[in-house]
Amino acid sequence: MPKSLGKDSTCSIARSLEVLGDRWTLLIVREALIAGSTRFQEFREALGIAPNLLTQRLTFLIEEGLLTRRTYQEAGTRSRHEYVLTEAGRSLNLVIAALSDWGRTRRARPDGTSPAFTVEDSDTPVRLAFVTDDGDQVGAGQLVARRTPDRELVGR
Amino acid sequence: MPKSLGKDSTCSIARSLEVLGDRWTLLIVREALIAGSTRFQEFREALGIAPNLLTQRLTFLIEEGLLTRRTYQEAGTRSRHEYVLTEAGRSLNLVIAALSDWGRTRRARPDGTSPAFTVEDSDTPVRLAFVTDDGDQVGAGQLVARRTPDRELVGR
DNA sequence: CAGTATCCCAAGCGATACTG
DNA sequence: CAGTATCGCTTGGGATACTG
Repeated sequence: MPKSLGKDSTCSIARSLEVLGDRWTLLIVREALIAGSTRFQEFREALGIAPNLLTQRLTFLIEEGLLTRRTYQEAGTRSRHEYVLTEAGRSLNLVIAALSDWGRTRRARPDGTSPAFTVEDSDTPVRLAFVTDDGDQVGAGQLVARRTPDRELVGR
Repeated sequence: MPKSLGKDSTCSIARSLEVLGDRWTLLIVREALIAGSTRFQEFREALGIAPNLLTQRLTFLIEEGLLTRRTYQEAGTRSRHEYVLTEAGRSLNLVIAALSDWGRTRRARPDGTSPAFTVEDSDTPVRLAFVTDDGDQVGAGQLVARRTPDRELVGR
């Protein structure tokens, strides 16, 4: 593991990458978030991931609090597990949206697919943007970023 | 490499991860975007990355069109390289912002630091949000995502 | 300073066989 | 179906020595 990574990093991006920065995790989250998959086999077939790796990644995601495992029982069958995103897991929709936007525009493919986010019940399309507190959108060209202690970012 | 990954994936998220989904790339982009680093040594010291890896990653990022290498010459010194983000590289600020928001809120640390985005020249704070075309912000709770062919997402 | 070249190691992945 | 267990291998990463 890189030295600048690790859970102890003072950088919030590095800490995120510590959890999300391997080749399967975000794809599993994507599958749960966009396709609504909850079952082992659904993940397996959608991703083409080896079963041992899937077990390992699901366990990791549960440990990290992004997924919960629920046991449920359908009448007449034996009990099964389902894997459901927690609030922390669902809140990755910003990351998922950002990644898919980038891939769609910067690595476009004629036959590509991406998640389309809409408002529940109304189908109003929604997209990701930088906004001020007044609700004004800000173009990428006029943005500046500076590293700032998190305690100065309270409530944002 | 996972089978569902690769440049040929029809999933825009998977294609993004193909470029960004290793342990160093996004940290290098972060360093360029937030700290404004451009020199080999700056990246090296800020990240603690081994020089061979840095060379390898920089070369990769140039190949992928996220960075350009410029040669410049200061009076009296020999020529040097600087590594500057392209438009495609800068457009990762959405991804960077999303990752840092997640890490800051879901993996909080008392001594953490994150990029604070502001509007150029005005210092107005800016944050990431889902918005409708009317500019209304949409809370995470009322979002729905569905996988959609990219050609239906033209202009968004 | 700005890299390149080597060497070694460990983690991560893929395939596959197996179990309740 | 829903996993667990094993094995071999490849790749990515760390350390370090070296060069213009």
